[in-house]
Amino acid sequence: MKTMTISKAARQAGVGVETIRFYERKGLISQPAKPLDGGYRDYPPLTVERIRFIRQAQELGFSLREAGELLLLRADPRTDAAKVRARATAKLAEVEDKISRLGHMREALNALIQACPGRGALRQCTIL
Amino acid sequence: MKTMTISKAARQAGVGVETIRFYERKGLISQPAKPLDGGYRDYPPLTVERIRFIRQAQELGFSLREAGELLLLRADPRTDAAKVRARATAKLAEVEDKISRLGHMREALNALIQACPGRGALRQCTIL
DNA sequence: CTTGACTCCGTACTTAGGTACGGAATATAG
DNA sequence: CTATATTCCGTACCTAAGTACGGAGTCAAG
Repeated sequence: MKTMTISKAARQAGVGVETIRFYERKGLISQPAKPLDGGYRDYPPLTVERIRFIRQAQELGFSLREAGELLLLRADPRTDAAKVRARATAKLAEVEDKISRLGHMREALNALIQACPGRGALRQCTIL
Repeated sequence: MKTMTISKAARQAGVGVETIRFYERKGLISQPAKPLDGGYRDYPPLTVERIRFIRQAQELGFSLREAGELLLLRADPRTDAAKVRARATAKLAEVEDKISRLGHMREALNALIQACPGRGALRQCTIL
């Protein structure tokens, strides 16, 4: 199979090449080994998946650090399953809180749209 | 009524004094006029509300600029109601998208928690 | 076998969102 | 009235998350 170069990986993940290198420096993804016979690094599909996941998490209001924590929720033979479970539960609570508050914001926006006539007189079209 | 100084406003809004000044510089909130007879500025309750709203929006993944746009969804006699409505509708779509993706993340976390025994053997406790 | 595109790597620069500092003015408690 | 805390304002500094740059190596097409 042909090697997945960094620019292909970047394109597939929807980020720039420099962003991948930046994530490597931050330890969010591991840098593939350089082929012993020289040449370019080969990026595995899993790395692309991780990057996509990181972007998702960011758009949902998690920092890179937190995205990393979410990614750490995987079985490392060294880690106790109970610990993973606890972290997952904590993150779940965060996520549910965000969902609930976004729900309020959605209601506020809906109310605003109702109160705001499509055209004509100006009303109290306010979100606060 | 006693004047609401900047530090009281900050405390009520749950931010630092410097953050308020920063928001003023950015035009997210307006700086109350300095009393003509000298003394300190008096912060109205609405400003505190705006700051709280901004923080909410931020935690939900909106940038300061976007938070400002959300706050602009208010009837300015100069603005056409249809325009406000259109912007509100666009923001609503963003919010619903966030909710939906957080929903997926919640499911993923739930699945992870189920798959991850409270104690004992390590399984594939992975989020990807 | 050269030319153009891409990789690799280190370092520097940028933007967003604050946070800290310092000196002068003002307010408040005792 | 004085000591202490705040305000006010400008400027400087900080962290997170990239983004750009420059020079050397590599690869692929013609």
